[in-house]
Amino acid sequence: MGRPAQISHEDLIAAAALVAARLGPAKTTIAAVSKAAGVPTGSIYHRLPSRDALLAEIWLTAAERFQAMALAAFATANSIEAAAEAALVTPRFARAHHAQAVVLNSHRREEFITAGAPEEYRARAVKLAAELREAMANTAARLLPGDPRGKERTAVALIGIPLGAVRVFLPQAVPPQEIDADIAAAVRAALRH
Amino acid sequence: MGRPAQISHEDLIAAAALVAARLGPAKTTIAAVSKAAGVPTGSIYHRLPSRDALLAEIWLTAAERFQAMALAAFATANSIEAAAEAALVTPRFARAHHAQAVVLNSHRREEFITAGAPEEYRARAVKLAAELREAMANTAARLLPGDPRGKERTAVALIGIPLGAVRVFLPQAVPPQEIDADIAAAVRAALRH
DNA sequence: AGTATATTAGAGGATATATTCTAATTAATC
DNA sequence: GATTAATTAGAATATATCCTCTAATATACT
Repeated sequence: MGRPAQISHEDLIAAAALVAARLGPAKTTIAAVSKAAGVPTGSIYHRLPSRDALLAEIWLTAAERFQAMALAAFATANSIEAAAEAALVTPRFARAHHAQAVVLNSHRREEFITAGAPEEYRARAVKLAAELREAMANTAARLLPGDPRGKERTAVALIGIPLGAVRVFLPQAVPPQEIDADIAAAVRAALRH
Repeated sequence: MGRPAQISHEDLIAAAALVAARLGPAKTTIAAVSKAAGVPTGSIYHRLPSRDALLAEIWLTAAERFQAMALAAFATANSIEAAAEAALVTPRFARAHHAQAVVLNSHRREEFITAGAPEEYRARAVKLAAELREAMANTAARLLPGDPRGKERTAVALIGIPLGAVRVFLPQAVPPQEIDADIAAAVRAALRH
């Protein structure tokens, strides 16, 4: 019933993510997104209440996708060797979802989840952060039991190191396959030394 | 001669960097900087031609400072062990110059060096990039001679890994001393494995 | 003291962009 | 085929903020 939309919600957000990856959140204007997606500005407001909501949706869509992969990988990290393998979700995600990786990696969360974003969106961001914190605590307890710096070291190893490694290549290029071995070696060393 | 300025150029840029670190480049408005620095908007335009120039100056001041430290450190990296020590400039800079580290670490260069920035500023950015590229090539030739992936691995080890490690703590906190050992171990492994 | 000059001071115009609003379109349902 | 509902379509308005402009002010030099 009713006229069919000429673009799906997912495709609209994907187009917006591409704009955000290319131009950054500041230049991700309604006009720019509407042009990139090939829909009039009014159609965007038909689906989303505001620009702040659009920016939040871009970031949350990317973050939820990445976090689903990351938490699944971390759950399997029962040894330092397995953790080194799990850390490779980050370069793999960057290769599979370049624009979303740039959104997550090259900008601060606060530039997408702004003070003006509707509460619903802010709540999703809070939930994501809490889930990640919990997963990191569990992983740290398994990998480095008894180490008072366990959480900190696990975060540096499983998140910081792979993030920094892919950032050398983003946003212009895609991280080459070969760095995976470098990342794995670095993660092992950071957890084991 | 003439009325004395109530804030130096350096202090103005430092105040602006603090705003940028806190709110991001998009919300680093002339009004916000003028309020933070305690000077009227007209005074800012008396010194800088435009907002684009101000944003560029914020980034360039931070980048030039960091790069001076980094290139000096990399020049001493004649062994993998020395390189692991050199990589610690990144956490040290983050501790000594928190706001500038956040500017460099948590945002893309393009959000500060915009298309509208005066040519003079763009030229400084180009020069910085060229100097860094050259220093990395030299360092790679010393550390990993004959390795076809030498430049890539050196960049990941000396830039990517420490950058990612400090990013776990920025912008809210300062990276703790203790992660230096984790970074050094990771850098050694990335270069040596 | 008087003059020249650099800077402060902040109100006002110009511009960019978010948002709203009315009408036109298109498909499913009766 | 008429009706209804969802969406397109884009012009018009509101708002934010950059930048300009005129006047006032404070120091150094003569």
